[in-house]
Amino acid sequence: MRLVIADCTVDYTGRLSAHLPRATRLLMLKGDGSVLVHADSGSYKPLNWMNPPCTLTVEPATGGALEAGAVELWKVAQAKTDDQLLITIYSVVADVSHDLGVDPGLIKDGVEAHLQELLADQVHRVHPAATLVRREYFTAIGPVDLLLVHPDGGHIAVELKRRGDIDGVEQLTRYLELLNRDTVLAPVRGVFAAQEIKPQARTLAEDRGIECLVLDYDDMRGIDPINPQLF
Amino acid sequence: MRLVIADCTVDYTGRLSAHLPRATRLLMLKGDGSVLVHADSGSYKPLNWMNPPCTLTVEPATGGALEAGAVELWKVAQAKTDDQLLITIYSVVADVSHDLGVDPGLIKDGVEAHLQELLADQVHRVHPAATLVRREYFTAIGPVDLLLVHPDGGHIAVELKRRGDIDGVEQLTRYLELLNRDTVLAPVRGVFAAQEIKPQARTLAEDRGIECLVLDYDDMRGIDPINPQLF
DNA sequence: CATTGCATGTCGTCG
DNA sequence: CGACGACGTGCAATG
Repeated sequence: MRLVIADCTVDYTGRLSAHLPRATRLLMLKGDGSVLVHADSGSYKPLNWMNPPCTLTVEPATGGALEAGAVELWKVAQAKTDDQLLITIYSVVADVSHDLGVDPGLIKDGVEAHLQELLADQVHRVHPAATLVRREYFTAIGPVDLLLVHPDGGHIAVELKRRGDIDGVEQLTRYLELLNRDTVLAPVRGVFAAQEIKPQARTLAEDRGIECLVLDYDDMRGIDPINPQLF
Repeated sequence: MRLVIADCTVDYTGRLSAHLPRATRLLMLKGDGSVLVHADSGSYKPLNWMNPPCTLTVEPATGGALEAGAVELWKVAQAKTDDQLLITIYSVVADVSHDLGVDPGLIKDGVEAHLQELLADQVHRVHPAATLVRREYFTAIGPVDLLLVHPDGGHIAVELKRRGDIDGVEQLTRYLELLNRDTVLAPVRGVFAAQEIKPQARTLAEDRGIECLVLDYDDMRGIDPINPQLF
């Protein structure tokens, strides 16, 4: 990895056009060819960047840039698209390289998958007498998070979100439309379950006869998933 | 901005739990307190990070980490939430600081806003004899990108996207449902316009009687928006 | 301050 | 390789 602190301007052309006026910034050049332009504030997204695969070529400054005091022009070109990043270097404050080796990678734990796992073990939260058919019940238009048998006949399709937004309701609606054409499964009721359900999403869901279920993550973790009947 | 290259492990707890095994990485500490952990590959997203506002406290290593050779423990805590980033430092390869000053900021050009502007000047692409009512026509559930008068009576609602996805069709469908309840506007036809329309989105749109319109950005820029009739 | 919709979204997964 | 859904989504505009 090469880290360059330089006084520069940056121009991106590709899916949009963007320009960065002259200022001192960090240019991060990764081993896979990608380039990141970072300022001293803002969150993890760089001001400008180029994703791999891409190639960097360095040329001496010419024309107006040269007259304005530029020394080099860095061209970063995307290998697949015609996206381009042009970095005009006026002065280099620092330029260091380090060999970092290959990163062993990130280990993640406990997102929607965990919530789904918990709810699959606690389907009584959806309906006291419901039973699980399976998680990730696959349909032609995507997997339904949970499919349950309704004690009164038919089934229940559960769409699970961390944040219950309007998009999730649309998604569940499409699933229900499809599932209800299946005479073996029909009638299929919908349950929209999330840690938090936005008012607009709730309104839309209830308007379509979809039940909303707010889940308390801490509460769900607290209950013994092996012996829920003890509580 | 402070740049540290260090042999370290990283643990994040917050909306999820994540762990990075021991390896050499770049730790970027920005002036606003945010911290980014980067490897030598992957795109602009760091392996781990903490958004501002947050605070960094440094402690000497203790316990098992100390026995394993660690020297310092960096605690990065979010000011608002209880998200936390723990960085265990085993050895520091490099540690440099630079004053970058405040960045003048990014100038963007040519996103959906520009496309909307162009199409507003070239409504004949939607229908040869349509006329513009207004851009960003506001409704109770959000703004319609373009509202046009249809020469045969009624109106046309245009939903504009760079990439035409299924979500955009759902959005337009909701608008149409609402607009068609307005007797002054009805009947309101829908046009789904994008630089690229995904097959599934096209199928769904046409199934609902919504016309699809693929836009050529270069072509639209090429036409003189003041005198379109000359071409 | 909450909500909404865009993003050069990025990233995984599965067909 | 394309399509689709999740993301510690982030982020700005807006009521």
